[in-house]
Amino acid sequence: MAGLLALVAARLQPAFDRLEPGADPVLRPSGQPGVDFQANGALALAKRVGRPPADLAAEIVATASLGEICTKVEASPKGFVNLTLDDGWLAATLAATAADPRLGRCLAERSLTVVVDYSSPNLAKEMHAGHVRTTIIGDALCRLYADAGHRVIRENHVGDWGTQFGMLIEYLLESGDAGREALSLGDLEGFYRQARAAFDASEELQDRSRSRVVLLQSGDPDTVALWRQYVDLSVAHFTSVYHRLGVLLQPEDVVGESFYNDLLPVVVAELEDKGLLVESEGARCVFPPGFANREGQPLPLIVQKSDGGYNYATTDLAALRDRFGRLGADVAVYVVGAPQALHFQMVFAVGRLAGWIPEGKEPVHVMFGSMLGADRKMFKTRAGDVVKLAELVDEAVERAAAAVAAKSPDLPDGEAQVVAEAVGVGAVKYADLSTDRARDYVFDWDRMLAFDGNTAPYLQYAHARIRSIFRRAGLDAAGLLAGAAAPPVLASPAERDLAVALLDFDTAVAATIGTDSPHKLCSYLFDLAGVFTAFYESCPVLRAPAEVRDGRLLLCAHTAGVLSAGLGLLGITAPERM
RNA sequence: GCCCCCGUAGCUCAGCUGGACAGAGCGGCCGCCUUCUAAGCGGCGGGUCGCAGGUUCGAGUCCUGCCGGGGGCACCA
Repeated sequence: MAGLLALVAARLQPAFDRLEPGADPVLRPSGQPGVDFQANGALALAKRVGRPPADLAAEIVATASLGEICTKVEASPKGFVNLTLDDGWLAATLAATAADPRLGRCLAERSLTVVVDYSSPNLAKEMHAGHVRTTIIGDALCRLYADAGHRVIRENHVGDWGTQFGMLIEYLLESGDAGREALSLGDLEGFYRQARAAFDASEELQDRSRSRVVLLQSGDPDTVALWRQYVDLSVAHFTSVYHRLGVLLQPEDVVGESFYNDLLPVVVAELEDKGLLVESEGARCVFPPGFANREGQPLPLIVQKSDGGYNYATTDLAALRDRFGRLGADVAVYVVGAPQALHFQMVFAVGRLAGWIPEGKEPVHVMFGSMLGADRKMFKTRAGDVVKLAELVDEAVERAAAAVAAKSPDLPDGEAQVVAEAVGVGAVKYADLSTDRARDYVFDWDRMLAFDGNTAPYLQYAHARIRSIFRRAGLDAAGLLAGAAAPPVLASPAERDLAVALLDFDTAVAATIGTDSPHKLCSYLFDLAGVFTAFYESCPVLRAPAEVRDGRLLLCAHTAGVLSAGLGLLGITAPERM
């Protein structure tokens, strides 16, 4: 069940093919009153075919077999083809879409293996505001890909290797159970700070830490066991934060830097075999063409430092090779901030030179802008500290709880808490997802938790209002949808507008996935909610006469379904009541 | 110096990959609860789409050059 746009475009295609095989109808929603879609293809075709646009448009009107789907097809003097959909066809299409468990969302024509690298915190420290965007955007993309029928492999490329782990292991030994307890409570930050303080204060600890790193790198079993202990406790903490946030990542999705450790020499050796390696200033580098530094000199991607150590470029190359090789990725997605654009361009370029990216496959850097405070500077606390993610979520839920308590004092305590979690977490996520990810985004509690405007609470409220209708009537919305109800009578403009909006779901989701831009789905859902409230204001449902009541109930059930499914694709839950 | 991202209403942002008069929310002003959740809805006012060229039947959208903001550019990730 395709979206409305695709359905109509397909029906229009033969008329365009007659003029020029494969010509694009350029079908768009129309702003003209009483017109649903406009096909602009005739204007584009005019020059190529050597005929006036109006002429072509007239011919399209004459030859298009839009039969039962359009009630009016007109060519404008300028060459636009204006289409007005038939109410009966619209209603029948809506009924069919309502009965579809996917509510019209098409599956991808080809199921791909998509590896998504996101979140990727450093296990030495606690997750902070800097991890919010990658975690939220990455998770939404995973849900969208999976829903479209792709095979999604989540990879949480955590920092679990490096010199700081020598220090942490030594401190874990030194602090014994106390340290383990701090870690199991999730106070990674406190543990790290204490370890750091002890490290700075004691040369002896510094020495032990250094030799511990050597032991770790060389695979000493006892050291590895201690490291594993630290990592497990840390991952458990991260997992609890993910759970709280409603993020899909699980411990088994962790593929940390340590995982690639053994592959790093292999990566360098292969680069050498392929003749790509150049030694420069003591470091072993690859110089991909097209990159220059400040002085205009070729810019290297350093894969082995002059001290013999490897760096993040080496690890990223190993990961790239692993994803397209072992995992058989068709697409490797990196949900990483925009500042790393150059780094990934170079890694991808070297990956291609090395032949690790098969023909037709592609790595994609899904970049995003910085999260800024109200002062338009990097998001920090008043004291200038980074904001812990767990505390951010706490505050969101507290604020939401206060709002819920004020607006809906009758909700039972238990339910109020569940609603507050959904609203608070939803607000944070939606605020992040609802603007073009490439832009920097301004974090603002009041705006994201507002019940007006393009926010999660507004959409959740629209959804809850609909559920309330069914509760009141003692009806089951899901059953209504599945029950292949009779097509609604689209008696009023508000009903008709709602029907059209509902049938745009597939188009919106496809555009969202096609550009890795969750904000497009947000915009659609916001628009749908607006169209619904207009309907809700002007069309009584339960008190409506029998001949329109069932149709309106179906519209309601369908809308609730799209809102909750749409929010679900973004990783946001829609409570039954609020 | 080079490269990347951004520049649309007072503020925060959309603008569906070039289409017919540029939209929303907030803020301001006015109106709407004996009626399915007013956490809502309607109306009014508000824009040289950073600037200048260019391509095109048509440009907020594509190209070039400037201006402004942010970021990146050899051994931290």
